[in-house]
Amino acid sequence: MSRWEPNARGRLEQAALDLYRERGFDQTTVTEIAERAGLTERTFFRYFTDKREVLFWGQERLRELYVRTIETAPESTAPIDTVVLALEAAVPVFHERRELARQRQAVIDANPGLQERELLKRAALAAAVTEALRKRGVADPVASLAADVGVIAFKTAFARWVNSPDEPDLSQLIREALDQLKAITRDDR
Amino acid sequence: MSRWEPNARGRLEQAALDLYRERGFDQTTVTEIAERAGLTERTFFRYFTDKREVLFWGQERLRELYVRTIETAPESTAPIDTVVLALEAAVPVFHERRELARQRQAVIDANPGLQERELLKRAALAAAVTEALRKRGVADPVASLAADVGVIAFKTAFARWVNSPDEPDLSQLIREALDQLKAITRDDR
DNA sequence: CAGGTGATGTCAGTTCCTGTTATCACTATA
DNA sequence: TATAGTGATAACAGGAACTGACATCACCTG
Repeated sequence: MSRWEPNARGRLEQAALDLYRERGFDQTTVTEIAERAGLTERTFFRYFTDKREVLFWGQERLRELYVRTIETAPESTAPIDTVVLALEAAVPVFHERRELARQRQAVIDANPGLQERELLKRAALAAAVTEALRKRGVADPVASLAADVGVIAFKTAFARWVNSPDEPDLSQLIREALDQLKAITRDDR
Repeated sequence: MSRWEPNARGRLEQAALDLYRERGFDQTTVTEIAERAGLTERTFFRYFTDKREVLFWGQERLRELYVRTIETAPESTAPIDTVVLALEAAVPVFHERRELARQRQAVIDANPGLQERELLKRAALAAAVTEALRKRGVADPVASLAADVGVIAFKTAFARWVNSPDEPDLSQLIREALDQLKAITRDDR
């Protein structure tokens, strides 16, 4: 038998999510999270830089997927379509864990501090996408604008997807959001 | 002579900005800020909810200006153009204090925690704009998408404006960013 | 089997932030 | 003009988030 139970990080993540849901983020202490995971406060801070980060650790995986998808997209693809390709490549990640996504989002929506962190993570993803586009030779203002537009489309689609009673296709919603966005920016008054 | 020096809030703002610039945000303690302003740590927290907020207090003014401008815009104006009207109405606010904006932005750019707060404030502005559009009868996904597009255009323009050696017109830059954004979302591959 | 390694625990300390109560100049009113 | 507010501030105590330093101890490696 090993000295330590395996998967300390996972246990901490689970304990944190559970507690945040049970009594709210502010009313949960890091010591409590660690205790429930059978660990120490100090150990929590070895795995996560702060109390919020525990809900956002998965974003790293997403970033890699986005960047890889953009790198391998056909050369001729337009910037905005490259971004959409990346967003769609990540859709299964969400479909696989819809319930988890729902719970997590409910916690975030209930706390401004967590919303801040979510926005920062989103911005980091946009920056990674921008950088990946630049490497494909997309010029500078275009690259970041395309990334930002993609983020908006995803955000809009995700907000609808995560709380619908039925289970719509996230890709579909992304495309719809993008179409509406295109309609808005068109000069037809 | 009055018991207290006037403009406690302003003194705290100034002291905070100075110290954040001198030694960085993390290396500055709230007690130090208060001392420099001739006040107490406790008093700092009466004026500002937290250590970051001191840099963002002005946003409230901006929000009001945006909302008012949208409320008084001609009925026939398209959503995206209504948003641009609001953004342009606020341009003088920035032109008036370019140096302050520059210093403030440099501090924010050097600290992730401050970037989080900036993103949250930006999201709050977008939400206010969305709400103002809804009150004009703009349907739901369109209102928030138009607000978000406006925010992106402004962000892009501001980033260029705040650090250019010459003094370009912010309105001009906003329109340019929006034009590029329109080009990106157009279906011409 | 000695010594290194890595995950964890222990402990002490700083800073952010909050609640509570006390001052005290100024103001309104009797 | 005495008195009772009122509002901005100070003083103090305390909780919780985080950090640094060092100890422990199962496991691995030669």
